[in-house]
Amino acid sequence: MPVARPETSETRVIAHVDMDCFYVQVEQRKQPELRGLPTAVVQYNEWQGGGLIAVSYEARKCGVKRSMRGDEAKFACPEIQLVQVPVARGKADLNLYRSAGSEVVSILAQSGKCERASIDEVYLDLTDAAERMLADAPPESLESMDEEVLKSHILGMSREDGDDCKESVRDWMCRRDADHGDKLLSCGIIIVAELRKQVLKETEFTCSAGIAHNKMLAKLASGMNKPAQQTGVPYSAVQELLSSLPIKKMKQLGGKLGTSLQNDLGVDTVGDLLQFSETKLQEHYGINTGTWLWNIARGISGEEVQGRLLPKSHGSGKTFPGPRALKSLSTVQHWLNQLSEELSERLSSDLEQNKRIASTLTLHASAFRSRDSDSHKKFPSKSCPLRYGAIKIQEDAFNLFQAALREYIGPFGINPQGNKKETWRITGLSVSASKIVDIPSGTSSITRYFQSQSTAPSHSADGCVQEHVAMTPSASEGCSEQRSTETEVAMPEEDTSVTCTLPNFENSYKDIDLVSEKDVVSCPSNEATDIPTQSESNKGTQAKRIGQKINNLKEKNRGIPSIVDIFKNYSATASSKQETQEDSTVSSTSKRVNFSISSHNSEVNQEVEERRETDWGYKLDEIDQSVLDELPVEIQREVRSFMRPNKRFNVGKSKGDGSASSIAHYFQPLKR
DNA sequence: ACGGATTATACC
DNA sequence: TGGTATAAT
Repeated sequence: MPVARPETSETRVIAHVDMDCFYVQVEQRKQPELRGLPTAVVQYNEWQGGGLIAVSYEARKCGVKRSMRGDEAKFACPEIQLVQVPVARGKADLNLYRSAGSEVVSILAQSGKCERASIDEVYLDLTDAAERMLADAPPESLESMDEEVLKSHILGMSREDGDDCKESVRDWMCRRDADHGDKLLSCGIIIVAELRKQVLKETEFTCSAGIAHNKMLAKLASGMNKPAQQTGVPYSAVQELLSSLPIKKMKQLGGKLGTSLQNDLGVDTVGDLLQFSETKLQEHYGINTGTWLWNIARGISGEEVQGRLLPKSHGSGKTFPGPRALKSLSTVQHWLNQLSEELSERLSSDLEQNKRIASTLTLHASAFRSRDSDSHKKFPSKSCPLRYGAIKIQEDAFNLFQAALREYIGPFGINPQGNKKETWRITGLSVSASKIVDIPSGTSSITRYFQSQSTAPSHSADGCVQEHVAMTPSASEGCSEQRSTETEVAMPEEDTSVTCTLPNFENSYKDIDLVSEKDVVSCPSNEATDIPTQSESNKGTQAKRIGQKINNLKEKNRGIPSIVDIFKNYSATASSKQETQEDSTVSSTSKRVNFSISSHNSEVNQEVEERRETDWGYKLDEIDQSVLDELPVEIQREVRSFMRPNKRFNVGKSKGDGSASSIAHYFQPLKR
């Protein structure tokens, strides 16, 4: 799984910044009276007091652990404060933590290349900033050194304990005979201390950090002294550090691969890996993983910090464990509607805040079958082009689910006699949006277009009339066909149309019978958590509609792409990516840390831009005319205006292969 | 089939 | 490509 990356010749300074029990801190900022108290954040769950997803350090002292239940936590630490994760649409809502994470990123991103590694972690490439500091104001030239810097831990440094450790830190950092790597590292340590102070000041969050020469070591170090501390890793300390490090502690080795190393090769520490030749490791784990292992044993990892501040996908999911497993199509639909709504909302935010659009919708589910023999078959994932608008996402998600369900159940359908109960149970559902690309910021009409697609649900709920749009001809047909039945069922709220349409992706409508009538129309009463989504009258109508041949969703989903597809063909990168790096999610109100950091800001960003240009490789001239014709005229003109000159773009003197090189140029204002 | 919701990435 | 598997938090 891991892939080998040769270490770059140049010495880098990489930091990994990790927020301390992040969700707890977010809640404590909201309720300051919780500060200093043993606190944990629990996920909404009646069962056993909920599951802990974050635990404060005070609570950890009492022996409270993540992956305890709320009840256990109270037992271990009676005075613990349990805060519930917000709930929206019947599921955990993490938006509060997402935006808190963005606050942090926007501060950390100022110092150099920054990668959002998770909601509460970032990697920074501080090489340039450190290099600049070393040239302009090296540590030994500083008259005073910040307290936060002096509190740093530096691996391999004599005995850090007692009070003179601050002195030794200063000495180490200012020592004249240090090699270039150590000097750069010292600068990194100073920069990170400053950044962490700034994060604390502007967000009230503490974090821990590791500073090293690559991501792997930085990550390792950030976890070594928590909370609210930082750790530096000089080259000279690497061997000793790794020699005794349990193999499973290493990133990527916490799972099966690590287990295999232990069991099959008798490797217990990273140091143990050194005994094996590169070819030996390759024999066992393949060329890529083999070399990767050989490298990490030596502290070598050339993995670059991706200049990415925003997530590459959005997902919304929920599990339905044990007895809560969903057994009817209508409850599945209910939950898919909830999940789709949340996803749609987040896509809208992403569009307006970041000017990005997603182009693929994917449905994942997990299931089991009790009655049948092979009760453990994987429920397949399905995806289709993503159409903006909550209703559309709901429809598409449900259709994807049904397609997957048929596959899951098997080509033999189930119960030809219709006597057996359905055997499937859904234990998890999730919808996600991926292939997210930037749209040019100058084209406001496009933004407006998508916003109109995603808002005003009641307005667009009356199905077919929905705007001019990216609807394919075949889809429109299907729509009008539905229309007659649809209007009579029209319910005020959600779930009007899609409920019982069983689009047949395979064009064989025998498949429709796969699901018994009972399952479609009713919510069994023994399913406590099942929420009735339809009225009685609705159910009757549904039943009648079962077996009807309805629209052909296969065409709808697979046929001519929606407007989003236009953008998958354009190089996402260049100009708009640059923006992402700079103003991304949050207002960049924060000031720069110091001159040496900010002075290199633009250069760093430029690097990012150049590198990213090759990330995506879409070709603009592959857009089908028929796709354009589907669009509102306003948009057609706009899109064509920046397509036309592009027919011959591959002649510039830009570097690289130039295939997608300066497409950005064509996305400039171009007013007419 | 209880650690849940999310994200990323490599592989085929 | 889409779908699967693995891993991390």
